[in-house]
Amino acid sequence: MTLAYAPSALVGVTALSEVMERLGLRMNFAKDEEIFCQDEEADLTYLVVSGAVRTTRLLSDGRRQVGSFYYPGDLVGLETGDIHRFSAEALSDSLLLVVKRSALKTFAGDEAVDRAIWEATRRELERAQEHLLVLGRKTACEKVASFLMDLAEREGGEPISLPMGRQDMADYLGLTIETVSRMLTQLQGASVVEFDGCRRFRVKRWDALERLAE
Amino acid sequence: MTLAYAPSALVGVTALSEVMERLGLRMNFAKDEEIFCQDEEADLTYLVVSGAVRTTRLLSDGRRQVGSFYYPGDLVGLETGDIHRFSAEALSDSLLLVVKRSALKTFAGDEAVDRAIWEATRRELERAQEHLLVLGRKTACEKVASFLMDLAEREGGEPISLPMGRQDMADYLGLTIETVSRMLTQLQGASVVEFDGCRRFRVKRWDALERLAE
DNA sequence: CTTGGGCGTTGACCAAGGTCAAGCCGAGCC
DNA sequence: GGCTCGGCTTGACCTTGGTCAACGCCCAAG
Repeated sequence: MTLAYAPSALVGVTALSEVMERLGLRMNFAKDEEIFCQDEEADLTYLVVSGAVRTTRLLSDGRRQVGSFYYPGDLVGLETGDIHRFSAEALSDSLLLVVKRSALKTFAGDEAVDRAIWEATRRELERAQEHLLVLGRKTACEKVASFLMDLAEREGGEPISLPMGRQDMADYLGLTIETVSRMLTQLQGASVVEFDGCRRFRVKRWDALERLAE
Repeated sequence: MTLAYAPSALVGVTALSEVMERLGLRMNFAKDEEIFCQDEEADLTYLVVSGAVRTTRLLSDGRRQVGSFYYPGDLVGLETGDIHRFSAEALSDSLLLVVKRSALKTFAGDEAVDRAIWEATRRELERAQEHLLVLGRKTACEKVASFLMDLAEREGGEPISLPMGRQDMADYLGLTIETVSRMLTQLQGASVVEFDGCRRFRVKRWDALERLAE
């Protein structure tokens, strides 16, 4: 699967990407393979080259929250201090560039690298805060609609592909798969969106989708 | 009202606090007074000296999400790029140190200031991510219990005071005031916690509270 | 002391979304 | 083609938390 690079991500990341290309290791991960683990020490940083990644957090009884999804050009594993608060897994077979934080730190004088990391962290925070509003105050339908909007905005053109399954969407939105499925059916029934298989869709009525997403 | 300084916040902030003392303006805000506004340009940074602050985000129909609460020693207004994604208001009469970002930037060479801002942003991100799990996957009772735990951990000693009202708690936890109230009554009924008025409590059974918070 | 208003609590009822169970559909495999 | 398996959808029913309304409590103003 080839995903469009998110332009906003690339601007800040170019310098870092060069450094990582030089210092970093290319690593392949299979679908659902763990990239790093919740509560494990965090001394690596990852740049998604191809494929996609999700970060997840588990409650002791197995309930799961997906923190975020990462596409090519995105940095994963910044979101932490010394210990990862989330696990990360590949959504599909993925290629990542991996570099030790300590190696990056020797470039700390390099302002471009600093700024790139800073920018990536700031973006991460913004996305988390947007996500708070969705989880705290939106209805199931609004959650699903704003999720589809997000995806559509990230990818340039249609059709838009879903690199994640229903369970991942549900755990991202704080819902169950059944509810996600029902809302998708409902959005299709209202001709807001049209699915071609369950991993690919196009937006039929942008205004309606926008309004439903609140 | 006097709140305990959060030690972890002060460590990173001391250097910044000195700089802000020198460059910054002392400003008083009355209870519920707006400090900055959602969608307004962000060129100031704020350090809470006394009192407390909440950040909020509004949906067009008036639904509200509280992003976070800030106590003395905490930095407010970092959470953004150029535009504030949240508004901030004083929970009670508060004193803040205010400094222009541009003024701070002239200190960018000063590593201690840089690090302090970086640390504060990282902490902000961690709290947001913790909050995601609470909003997405916890029950009403667990939400309230973990909120009380958080407060108890932030303040050193008992009794613990709630600088915010029920509506603020509800909007922070993605609940209604009625549900918050019911859960508090329930926690008291189970002798997990004991209220003295509605703005002050002590924990009677830490183990139970911890278990309920998941 | 009395009054009134704001905030918090409680109760009865309701609905959004969760649970459980069955069925469907497409992809890989014989 | 026919089978099987896993992921998705659908339906019936139930639970959690929301809604609406009444009431209580505390404090400030008169």
